[in-house]
Amino acid sequence: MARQPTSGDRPTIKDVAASSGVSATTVSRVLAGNYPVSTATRARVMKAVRELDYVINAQARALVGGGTKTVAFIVHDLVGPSFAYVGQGVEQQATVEGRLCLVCTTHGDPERELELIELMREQQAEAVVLVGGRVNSRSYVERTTQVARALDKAGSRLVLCGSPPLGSDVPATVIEYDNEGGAYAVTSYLISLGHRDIAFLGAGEPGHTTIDGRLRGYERAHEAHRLPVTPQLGYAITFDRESGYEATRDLLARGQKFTAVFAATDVIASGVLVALREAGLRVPEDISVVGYDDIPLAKDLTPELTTVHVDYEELGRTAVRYALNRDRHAMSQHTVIGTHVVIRNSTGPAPKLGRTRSRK
Amino acid sequence: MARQPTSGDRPTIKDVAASSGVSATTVSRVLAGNYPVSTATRARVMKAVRELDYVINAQARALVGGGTKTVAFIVHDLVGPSFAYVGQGVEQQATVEGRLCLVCTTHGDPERELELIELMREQQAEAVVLVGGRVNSRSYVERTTQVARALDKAGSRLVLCGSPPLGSDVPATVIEYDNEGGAYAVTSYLISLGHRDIAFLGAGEPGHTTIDGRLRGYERAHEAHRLPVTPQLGYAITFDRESGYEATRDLLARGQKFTAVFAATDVIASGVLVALREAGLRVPEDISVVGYDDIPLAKDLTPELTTVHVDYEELGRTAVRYALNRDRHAMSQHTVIGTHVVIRNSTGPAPKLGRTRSRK
DNA sequence: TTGTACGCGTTATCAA
DNA sequence: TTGATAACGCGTACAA
Repeated sequence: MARQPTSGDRPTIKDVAASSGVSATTVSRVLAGNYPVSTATRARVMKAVRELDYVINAQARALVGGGTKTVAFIVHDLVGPSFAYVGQGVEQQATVEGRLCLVCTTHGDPERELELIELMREQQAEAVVLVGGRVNSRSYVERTTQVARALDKAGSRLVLCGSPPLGSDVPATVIEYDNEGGAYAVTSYLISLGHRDIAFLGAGEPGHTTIDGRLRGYERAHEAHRLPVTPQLGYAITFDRESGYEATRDLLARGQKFTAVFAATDVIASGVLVALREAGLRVPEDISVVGYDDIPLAKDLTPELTTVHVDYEELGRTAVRYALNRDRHAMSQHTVIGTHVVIRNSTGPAPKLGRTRSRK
Repeated sequence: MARQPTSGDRPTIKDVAASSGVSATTVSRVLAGNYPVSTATRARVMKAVRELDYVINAQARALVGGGTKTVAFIVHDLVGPSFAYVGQGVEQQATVEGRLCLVCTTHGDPERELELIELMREQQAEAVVLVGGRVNSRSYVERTTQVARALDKAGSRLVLCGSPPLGSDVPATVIEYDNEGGAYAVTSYLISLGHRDIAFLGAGEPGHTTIDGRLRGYERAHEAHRLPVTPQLGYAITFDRESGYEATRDLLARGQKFTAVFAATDVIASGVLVALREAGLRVPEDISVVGYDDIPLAKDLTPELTTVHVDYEELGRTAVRYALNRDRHAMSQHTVIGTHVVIRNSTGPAPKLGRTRSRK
């Protein structure tokens, strides 16, 4: 008779075998459905499975089958709206491809990131997706290159999602979106509206690939239109709403002349709008404001925000798709996803005359 | 001499053992640090580990050690702001407790949810966290009770995070927040401002535990103040911004009299504000609006939204903490996290006189 | 169609 | 302080 498994430890394939009077091998075959099994035994086995409430042990299967089917998702944090969308895309595609999705957060700590990648190598994750821009220090690039090689040797794949390649000889899959192109387009749009003094809020964290790209687009648009970039209008801030607010107040307090603000993210733009409103300035009549990312917030702001759309969910999906279905011989892959300007109500023609701005 | 592992398959503990001239057991002890090992051998082993770039095989360890340390996080989707915060909390606490975090999305499909729970049982997840309210159908409760029992037998734990218990005899950990209390408080606040006709937007999906709780609080506040609830002011809608917009337009078109709107979520409130603005109504002078959740969006709206604060991140953290550190003999656990009203600028005294509202 | 024997990579037990 | 051996739960040759 079947041994009744004691509470707390799960029934194994042997319990099922004993309970149904066949060998463990047969049970395995019934469950996998790979081999021919007589209808009668199949029924008996399935009955035992149900009675014992048996489920397979994923660890054991992974051990013999060579690795769990897992995709790891390593990100700053989950609550940044764009990160959440990338995560959504990663999880979605992982599910489509029959993989599970592990998620880890670094809170911006590079050490932690390396630890996590190591952990994922232990876990045999098929792909390790690193999300977000990075600060491009030499040591970071070197160390990440190292782990990329280690992962590669173990049959796993490092994926850079939203940051540029580490080098052409580094085994990694890179899915970027066009930071520079989007920034160029939206800046050009402002210039076409007659704006000449455009503040750029987000020059902080020098070497940060995302901000650098956007700044480059901003500068390139100026060059293309033979306009000078006013250094005083570049503002080093962090990624949050408050710093957008503070930076704008500061800009106004310094009496800096500008008719438009390019906020490096929509979240920053949110703070900018508040500061402008408090100063009694109308958007877009007095000042135009643009953001970047086109997260849902952009539509909820007053006025609705002109911004650069990035399909973050697609970014995540593509990252996983490419990483799992790549040509095994290709050392590195590199894909850039397009961006486009979404015009809403926070932008308008530059005011004709300079006016002295008054604080509230 | 050590065998050089061929590219593609990782070195095992045996490779390290061979390379350093000791037994696999010794290597294991060096790595675990549990047993005394001579300094000399330890050094040799570590050298081999570095040279071979060896990392342990998590699957194999799990097989012998009895399960991987994993927490599963099952949620509607990752991009809902409140869900993302819960996820953040879950991941955070899982990390603190030395567990990895698996994440899966159901997109609202109960079948998928059951599949995923089953999958997590295979994975030996220590805790399976179900996030969000549920539609309380009989069959759903029955089936979920079943899987809770199955998980329990396997030494795992089902956690309901943000929905009420399934029953006192169901082995599960429940962490709720006080939907009803928050709704009661914010409705009372509106009543105290003189509002008598308060629309409730979000009565949709009958049986949805979250909405039901909030509706109950809304009704109880009316009862407590001996005010009638006007059925025409209850509106069945979905959770998104658009339905808040449509419902408000509809309410206005029907000429329904109301001086305040209780939107069941902040996102719905966002749509409400747009509709009111388009109709030429001022907030809060003509109409007061409150939301629920206090997601970051609430501060970004114009005017800033009065709403009910829920600490979603803490909710996620608590869920994991309780599930992992519970009394092994306690069948069910139940905790309710408090909520509180955050007063911002979308609420004010009820207008003295009824006025005919004009569409734009 | 079914069963036996072995191995996956690791740790625990026992012996030396 | 170290090593040989068994065991974890499953899949797969190979044999029957």
